[in-house]
Amino acid sequence: MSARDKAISSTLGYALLGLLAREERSGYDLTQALKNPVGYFWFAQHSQVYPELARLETAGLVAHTLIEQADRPDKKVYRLTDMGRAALSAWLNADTELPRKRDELVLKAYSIWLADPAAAARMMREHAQTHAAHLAEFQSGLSNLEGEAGAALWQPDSPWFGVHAVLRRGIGYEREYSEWCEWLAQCLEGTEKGSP
Amino acid sequence: MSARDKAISSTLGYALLGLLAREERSGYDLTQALKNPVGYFWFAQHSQVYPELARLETAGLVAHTLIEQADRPDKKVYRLTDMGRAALSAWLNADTELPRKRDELVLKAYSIWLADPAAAARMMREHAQTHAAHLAEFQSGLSNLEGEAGAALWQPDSPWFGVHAVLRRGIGYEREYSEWCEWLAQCLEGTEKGSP
DNA sequence: TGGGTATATGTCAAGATAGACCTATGTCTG
DNA sequence: CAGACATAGGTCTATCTTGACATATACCCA
Repeated sequence: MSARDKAISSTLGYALLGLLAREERSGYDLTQALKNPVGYFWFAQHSQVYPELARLETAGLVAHTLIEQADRPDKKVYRLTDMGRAALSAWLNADTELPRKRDELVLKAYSIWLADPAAAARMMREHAQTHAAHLAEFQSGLSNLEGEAGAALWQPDSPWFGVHAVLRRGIGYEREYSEWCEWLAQCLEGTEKGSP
Repeated sequence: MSARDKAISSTLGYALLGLLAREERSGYDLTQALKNPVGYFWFAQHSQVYPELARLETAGLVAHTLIEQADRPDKKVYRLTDMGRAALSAWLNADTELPRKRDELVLKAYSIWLADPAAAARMMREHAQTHAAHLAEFQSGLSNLEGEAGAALWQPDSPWFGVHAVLRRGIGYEREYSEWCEWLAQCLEGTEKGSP
C-alpha cells in the first residue's frame, strides 16, 4: 500500500493499451476505434485520448513515431512498449470492480407512472427499435468476423477472440434491452403480456 | 434555444425528484434509496445528494421541513413542489439519450487473449456468480413486490409499476451478464459451447 | 471503556468527462 | 465557388463524480 500501485493510468489508459496491443495507431485512429461497434464498451472523446496518450508516453508505456504525410496532416503513430504490455497484463489479473450503471431511460421507467401511457409507449418502442438496430449491427459484425477470422474466433489466445467476446456481450445486451423496451411498451398499451 | 431549457438540474436531480414523487424523504433516506436494489439504475454518494438537494430547493422544485429528533440527529425532510412535479413530467416527455456504456470487465475481455486462460476463466466465473447473486436478489425483490402490490404491479399509473419495470430490467440485465461470463469461462477452459 | 454501526448533514480536493473551441489540409458535392 | 466532411492534432472550461475529511448522537457488543 505504501507505493503508488496504480502508478499511471486510468481505465481509459488500459483501453488504449488494449487497442495498441493489436496494432499501432494514431490518436485519431484510437478515437475512431473507441466508437462503433467494437468500442461500444468504452467511449472517450479525442479531447481525452490525446492527453491520456501523453501521460502513457511519459510513463513509458507507449512510444510514438512521427509520420509525415503529403496528402494529409502529419500524424503520430503510437506503439506499445514492453512496459506497456506488462502493465496491461497486470491490469488483466487485477480485481475488477462492478460497473456503476447509470441509465436515464431506466430512471424514467421508475417514474413512468406519472407520464402519459400512450406517449410513454411510443418512446419505449422507439428505444426498442434503436436497440434492435444495434443488435443487428453487432450480429452482422460477428458474421463478418467469422469470415475474417474463422476458427481463430474460438481460440482464447487469438486477438479475434477478444473481439468475439465483446461482440457477444453486445448482442446479449442489446437483445435484452430491446425486449425490455418492447415489454414495457406493451404494458403501457394495456395489452398485457406474459408473467414476470 | 434562446433560453436555458435545462434550467436547473442534472439527471441526478430527476432521480431525486422521482423518489420524492413517491414519498417525502431526507437526504440520508434518498442516498439509501439510491442503493440496492431499486436504485441500481442510478447511483450517487451522499456528497452529491446534499448539494443537489440544495440546488433543487433554490430552483423551487423541492422544499424541506426540519424535523427535530430526540434520539437521533435532526433531519430535513424534503417534498416535491408543484414546480418539481412539472419539471419531472417535462423530463419524462423529453428525448432520452443513449447511455454511454463503460464496463471494465468487457474491456478486459477485449484483451483477454493476452491473459492466462485458467486465471481468466476463474475471474469470469467469479463475476458470473456475482451477477447470479444480483439476479436472485432482484427476483426475490419482484416476488416480495407481488405480495405487497398485487395487481397494481401491472397498472401503468401505479408507482408500483415503476418499481416493477426497473426490477424487470435488472433481472434481464443480470441474467444476460451472468450467462455471458459463464460462456466466456467455458470458452477459456476449452470446453466449447454452442455456436454464436 | 473502546470500537463498530446506524443515523444525519455537510465540505473539499482531485480526477474524469463532455462539449466547445481552435488550427490545418485535402477531397467531394452541390 | 462554397460548404461539408474526413483526417490530424490539440486546448480549455465547466461540470460530474469519487473518496476523503469533518462533526455529532445513540446504540450495541466485547
